[in-house]
Amino acid sequence: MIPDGLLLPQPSQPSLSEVVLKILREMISAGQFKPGQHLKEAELATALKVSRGPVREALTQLEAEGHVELRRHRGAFVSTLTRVDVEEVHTLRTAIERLAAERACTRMGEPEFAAMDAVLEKMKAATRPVKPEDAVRLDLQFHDIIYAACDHQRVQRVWTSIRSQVSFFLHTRNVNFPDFTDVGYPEHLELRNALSQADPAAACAAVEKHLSGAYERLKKLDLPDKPV
Amino acid sequence: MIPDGLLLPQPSQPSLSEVVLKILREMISAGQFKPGQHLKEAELATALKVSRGPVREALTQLEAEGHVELRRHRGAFVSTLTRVDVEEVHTLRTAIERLAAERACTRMGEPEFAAMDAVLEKMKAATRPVKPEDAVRLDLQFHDIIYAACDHQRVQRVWTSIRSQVSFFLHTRNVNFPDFTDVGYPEHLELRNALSQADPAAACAAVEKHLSGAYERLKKLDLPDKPV
DNA sequence: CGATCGTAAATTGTTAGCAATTAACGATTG
DNA sequence: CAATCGTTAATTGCTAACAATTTACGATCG
Repeated sequence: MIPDGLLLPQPSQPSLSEVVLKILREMISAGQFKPGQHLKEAELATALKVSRGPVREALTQLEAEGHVELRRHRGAFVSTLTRVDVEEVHTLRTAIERLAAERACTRMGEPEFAAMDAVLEKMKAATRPVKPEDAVRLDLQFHDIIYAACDHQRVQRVWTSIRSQVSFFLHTRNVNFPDFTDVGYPEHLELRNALSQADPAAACAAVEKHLSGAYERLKKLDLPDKPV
Repeated sequence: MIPDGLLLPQPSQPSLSEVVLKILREMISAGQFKPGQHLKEAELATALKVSRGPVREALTQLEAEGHVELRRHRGAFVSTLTRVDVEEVHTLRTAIERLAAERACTRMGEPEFAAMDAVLEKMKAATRPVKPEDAVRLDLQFHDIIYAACDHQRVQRVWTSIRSQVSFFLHTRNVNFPDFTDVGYPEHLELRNALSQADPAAACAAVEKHLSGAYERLKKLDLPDKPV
């Protein structure tokens, strides 16, 4: 018998598709490609030293995540995120995060709250001014815990599909208005406290309040009105 | 100048991946494959007279739709839908359909209501006993109108990703308890009337009531408890 | 006789090359 | 000179062959 979990946490070497996906996702989120830019399979393939197959698979996944638009026989074009997209992501996120919180609040135990508190501690302790990427990372880490705790594969999947867009928006905002310092910690703490009541209705309300606050700040960004 | 819409409705010949996807999706929904069955790329490819590429793409899409499970270096296995899956699909669907209805009720115009009424008319007029596949088709057609009217690409996409699972559950239910005849028409009519009030809160409540009713009936099915 | 290790078969992951489609350019015509 | 039609270049869609990985079987050893 093998000691439990000795060689197991070896997530079976990621496939090339996954590697390529991660790289491209990161590059797009970081704004390395211009919106509207044509991503050519062959170009990316040679640049990444792989063949077109894995690149192709990564691109279809990126389409599902809303980062690129796939046009038949034309290829992949980086999406230009408009204020309509901000609204869509916000409303969809609210819908699923309400559900996630409802379920999570009665399922979270000691370890989950400990993980949350660790993140909260980092938010409080972060040296001002907080770097945008750190702020975004902590913010998402906090919400990831809720989604993980809600124990709902399909909700988890939807969250994954909008997560990097949320990341993009948060990043843009934090670059333009670096006030995460002030609102980040208290607002998340409030949400944590609501969750610890283990009352679905309360958790739901807290999520709505939290997200609508974030959305209000997000709307201050000036984004393109229409895709060119 | 070309007369508006003469050659346009030519949706640019579907790709092989799409054809394969449609076929496999249909076969799985209709129960042509046993749950847990191993779908081998090469087998499907030769059977469908295409190469493994398109089959592969179709399988990854089917995974996103929850019809198969993809295991690294093992391949695609037909999902066995458990009562946990029924619950997940139901709760996720409720979350997004609330949102869809909220938006749809203030966006629906004459044509949308006309389309709904046409479906309702067919529900009422259907000769008893209604064939399960007809009942499912009409049911989904009705809800498709809501999703289309809500004007929300991302919600639409999530709906697409669970739609055929909903279809599967509805089908199974209608086969076992053919009472769509009695509840189908009045319940959908009630929802339609709520939507026509153009009041988001009312629409939301109506959706919740409608779906929870459907879920209660769905729970009567005895489904496997655990994936084998 | 049971357990373990090595080997082989089957299947997926990846690559490279060919075919089909699109879009852009330039010649041609009214 | 503007508009249209053929031609060509570029890019994706698809195919077929190769490499890597996993599982299953059987020989070997205790």
